[in-house]
Amino acid sequence: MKLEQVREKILNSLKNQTMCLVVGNCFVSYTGRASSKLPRGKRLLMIKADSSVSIHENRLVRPTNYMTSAKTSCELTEVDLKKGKELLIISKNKAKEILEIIFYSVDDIKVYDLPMSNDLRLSGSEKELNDALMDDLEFLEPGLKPINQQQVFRTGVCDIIAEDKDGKLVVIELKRRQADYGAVTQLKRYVEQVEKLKNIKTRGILLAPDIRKSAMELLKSYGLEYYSYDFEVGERSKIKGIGKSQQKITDIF
Amino acid sequence: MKLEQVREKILNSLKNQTMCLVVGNCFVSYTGRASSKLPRGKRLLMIKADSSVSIHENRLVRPTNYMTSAKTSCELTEVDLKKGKELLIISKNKAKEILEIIFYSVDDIKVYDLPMSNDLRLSGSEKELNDALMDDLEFLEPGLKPINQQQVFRTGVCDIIAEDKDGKLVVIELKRRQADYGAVTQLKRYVEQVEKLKNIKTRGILLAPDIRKSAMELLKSYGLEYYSYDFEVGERSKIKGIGKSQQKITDIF
DNA sequence: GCTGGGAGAGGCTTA
DNA sequence: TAAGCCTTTCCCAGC
Repeated sequence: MKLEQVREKILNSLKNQTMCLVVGNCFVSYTGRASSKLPRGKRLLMIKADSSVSIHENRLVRPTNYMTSAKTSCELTEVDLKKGKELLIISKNKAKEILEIIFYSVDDIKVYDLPMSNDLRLSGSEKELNDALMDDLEFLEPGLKPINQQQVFRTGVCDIIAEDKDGKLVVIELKRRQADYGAVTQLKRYVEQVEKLKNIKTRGILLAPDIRKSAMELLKSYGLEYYSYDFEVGERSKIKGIGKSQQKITDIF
Repeated sequence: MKLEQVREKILNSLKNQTMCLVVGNCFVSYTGRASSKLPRGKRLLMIKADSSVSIHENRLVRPTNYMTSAKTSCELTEVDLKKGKELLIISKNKAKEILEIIFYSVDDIKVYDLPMSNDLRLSGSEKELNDALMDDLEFLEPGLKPINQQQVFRTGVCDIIAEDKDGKLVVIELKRRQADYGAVTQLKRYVEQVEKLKNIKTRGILLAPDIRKSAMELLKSYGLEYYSYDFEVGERSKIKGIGKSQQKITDIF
């Protein structure tokens, strides 16, 4: 396939905001946060309507090379024939990252008119579980009353602040998957933040489906608490059961 | 395009380990770690030789839906015509995640014979910088002698352990980008690990191009140290300059 | 623009 | 298999 033709099609695709797929023998070079070279080989280039670029090999979900558009909007600054027999494509972004693709030959180029939609409806996110929990904190521990959700601290956003039956403040950090060191230290930070702010001893509860063993040890050493819980994914996610510490109680209801 | 034809091509592509691209009107449903629905719409389906699956909309580098093959190898368990006018594709993996794709119509299907290669050569990774630093620790601080690299602890892998001019143990954690809370708590863990093991007071140095302000405060509160450094990405990444604390010294050489 | 943090994180390495 | 962690993480929300 003629590279000049390919060039025209890419430029047109950019103008029309269609998705453009190019398969061919290429070399890719990236410089930015790191630098990389992808030696000559047959790959798939994908250019989307937002000018994001991906180069895919025939394995793994993630592209080997790419230029994202979300944070530092990127732009194709060059689509040009060099020496009459190389198609040079350059993408740059505001962070001064540069992606260079050289096509030596192109097997196929396809342009598809796909909408720039963004219509995935996901459920089972942490926010959703958070809301479900907020609706019924008693479920977690009798006498627990919600005070605040998504309280913004200087050091992050605290999931839930509550008050227990003895009037003690309780900071709750919810995780939708196995809790790791990060979850524990995060909770620790928030508890300290609250204690400093209110100048009063505060409890910290980590709520997660599971916790890594060493994270559990760290948590204990910090004097924090852990509850496990089960949840069901579906239209609206539901918290099913809560168990103290390592004991997991399923289907309390 | 006839769905029966599409079905045949997909099955053939799977057998031949070629990359298969399908563009058409589809509905996608996912259940696993979370659950999601992607309403009817025109999208690109990509099936790779390792059976990984991605559904791409016309924006962003990341696919809206996918099934990864790396950790929990996935498999296309079904590619079938339903009611004669729907093409149902189901992918499952060992983690019991399920991705269902229903095509109502297909605009185009393409099969490309790409190698399953994995030949990206990346430089500027943390490991590389680590090696560069290990080669000349004096660079960081006069009298600093390397003892161990990638020392494995129960709680993680410590980048570098060294001994300073006073014979004191020094744990070094290197980051290739702005250090955050995680970096600080990580270093803290390793220092504590060493102190416990050797029963001797140990220094901890965080080395990063930059550090977030609150991470810096946390670091100080832990009595740890921070050095900034610059590096150059290229064929072989090079550490260019080191500055104590917030002061950044560039191009010492 | 910076910061913090979630994500169906992905994917790799070592125990 | 599980844990730990690096990633050009990507991407978004809040300030």
